[in-house]
Amino acid sequence: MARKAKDITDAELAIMQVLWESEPCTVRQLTEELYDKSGSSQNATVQKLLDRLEQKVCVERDRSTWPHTYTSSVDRSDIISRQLQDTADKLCDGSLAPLLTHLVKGEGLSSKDRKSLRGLLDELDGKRKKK
Amino acid sequence: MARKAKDITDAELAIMQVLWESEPCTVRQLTEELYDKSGSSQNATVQKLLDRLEQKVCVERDRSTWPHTYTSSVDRSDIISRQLQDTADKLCDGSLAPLLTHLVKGEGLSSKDRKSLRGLLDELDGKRKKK
DNA sequence: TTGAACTAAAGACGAAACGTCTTTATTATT
DNA sequence: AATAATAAAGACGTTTCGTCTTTAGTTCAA
Repeated sequence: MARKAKDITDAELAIMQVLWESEPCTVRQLTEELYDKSGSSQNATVQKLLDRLEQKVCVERDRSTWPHTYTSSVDRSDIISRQLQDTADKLCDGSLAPLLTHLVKGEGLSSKDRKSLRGLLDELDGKRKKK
Repeated sequence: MARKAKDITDAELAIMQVLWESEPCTVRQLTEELYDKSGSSQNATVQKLLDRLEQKVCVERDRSTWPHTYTSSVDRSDIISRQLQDTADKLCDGSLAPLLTHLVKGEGLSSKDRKSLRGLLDELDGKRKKK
């Protein structure tokens, strides 16, 4: 059985989280945020993670600045989508609908949640009419 | 950063899929289903995967039969839950609601889907009144 | 214009994950 | 008792992932 083409790892995600909050960032800034101090080894670690994120087209690097600065090229929502699709592929023949009903049936849904969900559905249904 | 405590792997999931369709199964039956023929090495592979699944409490093994037979002790829905919760933990502060709105906003929702979703919500809302 | 300080680039490393396969012991069958 | 099938245990090779060293390149102040 083939090995999985791993998506985004935990350490990589930690970097993305920082970027999503404050872009752009230098390696140093990221290091100081993630570890509490920046030695050269931690810097190298962050750099390596950024390299891999760049290959995965999750961050973009601006080589025109010194030091180089990094910005995210996918947002949290994109990663959520990927993750959900991945789950759907593995467990629901690629269809997202089962995930939805699963979430709705699950207990953790307050009446307020249900209300706002209805609102969303109304919006979708209403789109045709509204314009 | 600590390594992830990997949940369920692809090869392991393949075994679960077979079990979910026809339980209980012997090692041999699983092997013949997953590889097209069962040599002793493939049997051993399946056995090992079953061992690990047993440790993860995903399958149960009946040692009173010969050969031993295996049944799933979690169903597909449980795995979906785990997976969704995992995604929520990583990307939504552990809350499932964002995943829901994400799915609803996503394009892949037919009007029929919306309708059945509404039905589900009605059921949930109606629970109090009905009894 | 050196030299000190910082950053970039490349790669090595160890631990762990995963799927696989061998080997040895155990059980059932004829 | 002998043979065939299964169980049990563990080794192995590859890959992943976070980490760290080492070397080269850049900036800026003296």
